[in-house]
Amino acid sequence: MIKKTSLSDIAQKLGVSKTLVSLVLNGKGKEHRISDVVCKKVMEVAREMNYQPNQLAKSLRTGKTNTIGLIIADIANPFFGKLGREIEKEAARKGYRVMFCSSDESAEKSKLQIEMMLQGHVDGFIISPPMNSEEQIRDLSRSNKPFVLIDRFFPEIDSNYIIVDNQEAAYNATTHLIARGYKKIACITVNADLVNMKDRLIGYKKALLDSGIKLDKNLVKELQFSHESKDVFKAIKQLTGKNKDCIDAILFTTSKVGIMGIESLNVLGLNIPNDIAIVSFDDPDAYKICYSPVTTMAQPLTEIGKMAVQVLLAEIKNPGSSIKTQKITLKTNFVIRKSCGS
Amino acid sequence: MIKKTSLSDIAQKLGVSKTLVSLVLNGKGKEHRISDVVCKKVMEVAREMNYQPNQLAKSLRTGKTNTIGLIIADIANPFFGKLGREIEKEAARKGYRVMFCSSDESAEKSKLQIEMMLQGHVDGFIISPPMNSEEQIRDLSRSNKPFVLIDRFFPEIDSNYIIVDNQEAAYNATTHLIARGYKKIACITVNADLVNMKDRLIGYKKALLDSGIKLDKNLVKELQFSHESKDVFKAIKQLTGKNKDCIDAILFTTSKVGIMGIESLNVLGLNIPNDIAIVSFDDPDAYKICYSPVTTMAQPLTEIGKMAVQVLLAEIKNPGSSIKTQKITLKTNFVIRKSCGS
DNA sequence: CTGAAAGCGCTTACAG
DNA sequence: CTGAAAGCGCTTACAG
Repeated sequence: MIKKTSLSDIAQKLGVSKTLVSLVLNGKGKEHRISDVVCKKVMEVAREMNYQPNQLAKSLRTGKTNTIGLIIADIANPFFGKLGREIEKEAARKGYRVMFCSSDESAEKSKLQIEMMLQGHVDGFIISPPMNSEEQIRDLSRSNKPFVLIDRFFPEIDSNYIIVDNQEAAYNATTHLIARGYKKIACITVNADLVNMKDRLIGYKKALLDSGIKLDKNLVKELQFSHESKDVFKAIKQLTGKNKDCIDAILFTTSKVGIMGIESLNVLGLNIPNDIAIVSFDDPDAYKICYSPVTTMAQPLTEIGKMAVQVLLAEIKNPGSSIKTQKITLKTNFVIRKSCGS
Repeated sequence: MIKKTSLSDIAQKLGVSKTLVSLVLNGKGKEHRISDVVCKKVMEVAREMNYQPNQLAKSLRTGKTNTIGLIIADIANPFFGKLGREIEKEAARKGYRVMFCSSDESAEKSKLQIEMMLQGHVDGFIISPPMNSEEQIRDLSRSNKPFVLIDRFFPEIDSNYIIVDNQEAAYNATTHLIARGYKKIACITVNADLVNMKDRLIGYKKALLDSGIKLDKNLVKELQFSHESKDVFKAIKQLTGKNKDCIDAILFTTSKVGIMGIESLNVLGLNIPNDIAIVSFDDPDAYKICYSPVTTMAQPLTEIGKMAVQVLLAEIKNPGSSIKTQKITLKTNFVIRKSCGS
């Protein structure tokens, strides 16, 4: 049981004040013209006694925690897992740690999580806000904690955000299908009230329109946010139910839905792309080793993570400055594989 | 810019002491026989002023942070992502938050991460220790912070741990292949010095032995811990290189290697299970939607996560008691799909 | 060049 | 039934 050593332990041992020790250990020795001899002694003893500053005390005093609060839907979802990892990496590079919370796309949970982290734990937030969380985000703007939204945002709220051009991505994905001769293209989506999903739907519809294909509303399936495998299965069954030629392609707007979709198609004995072509968003491992590797709109996770941290830290480090909020839209990366035929 | 209200703000407003307010807000009003009228008033004003206690100050004073430090290899790896999620869930249920760190299987990183979190941030640790981290784990035992190891442990260190019966699992997986007529069974593994991986290799060898199949050392490929796709590809190429009949099955000891392996087999044009049967550990989404869904030893992630948190909290809440360390070994769940033929 | 003191926001003996 | 005071471990004006 090692006894934690504190500043005063060192001060006492050397017969100097805590002030001096603190100054030296924080590299302010020179600045305060403390003699080199004393500095050396202090640092030596600190090492000997294995001194580790208590960050809690430090944070309480300085008001800085060097911690970023991250709220995402689910860290077990590879999309958020990878994104979280990129954020963790960039944060570590800048000397920050991150506290993860999974909201399960629940506004109640994210509200509690924000409130919890607001109790002194973090210097700022990176949030992927769930549906119906406008109010809490607005409340957050009124606190003094900076934040940046990722993956989605609220058009009516003036805040930092890093997103992807969802409309364009969905447009390109759909156009790709059309160019390959598919005409009866279904779309299975989820969380349809979130902007990012709205935009994906708009892109899909626009592509159909621009190609002179009439939108068939029956081909658009909006799942509840608490979607499960069986919901996706049901949707696909409905889409393909009547006869094999009902639809010839599907656009999945998330990889979670896409993976469930592929499982369902397997169960129904439908071959990709012979019976049904598919195109999706995100790029989980599963898409690479699928029997028909999936053509998809991969998001630039590294860049999103990096920029989110950078934008956040810029604001944390420069709190007074009323810099304009940063609204950043990145391009997706269209990865063409074999699920739309060749 | 909402000004944070503190205990003294409330005390001042009511003309009482901070002591009283603190007592009431912590539910100790009754206990200290504070009049109901006063209690009500305090709670009312606290709500009005939107009082949120500063956890940092609280932690500094009480020595409790209600935070668990979690160190895993990589939160972006679905295995750890799911495990992390289960830990987060169980912790939340018990009123604890978790601070994630990805060590990338690097002992230097995990050492820094432990030291960092030891600076007042956490009440205890859940750690998946990388190779060569015995020393830091030993150091940790000497601190007053409880911890539990997951996924791996060090036989020479007496500590809490939750693992899985790796030897048995690998034995069963290999035996399953043998029972289906496969004879030239390769094994591709990684981090071979970690106990869990050692055990998997032992199980593999034991199964061969028990079935009277002579171990061919050339069929065992041990990858470096910083394994990448190309290493797996190289290993498989070597294994299958000379002629098609070199090997007829592969045991992958992790899903990360397994997924890379399937990709490699795809590139090499080898069909699962016709050319080569495979069996693996863990159960990522990818295994379900592979053209030949993968037979695998799934780990009980929910249980591992739950028990890790429970064991840890038991020790956190009962620090004096020198309870015996908990060494828990769970069974894996053998999921039979189609990658070993039918 | 160095130290005494105040204070971050809490909790908790102790006293009455 | 309630309050003054000490203290958790730091940092930072202020004074000399």
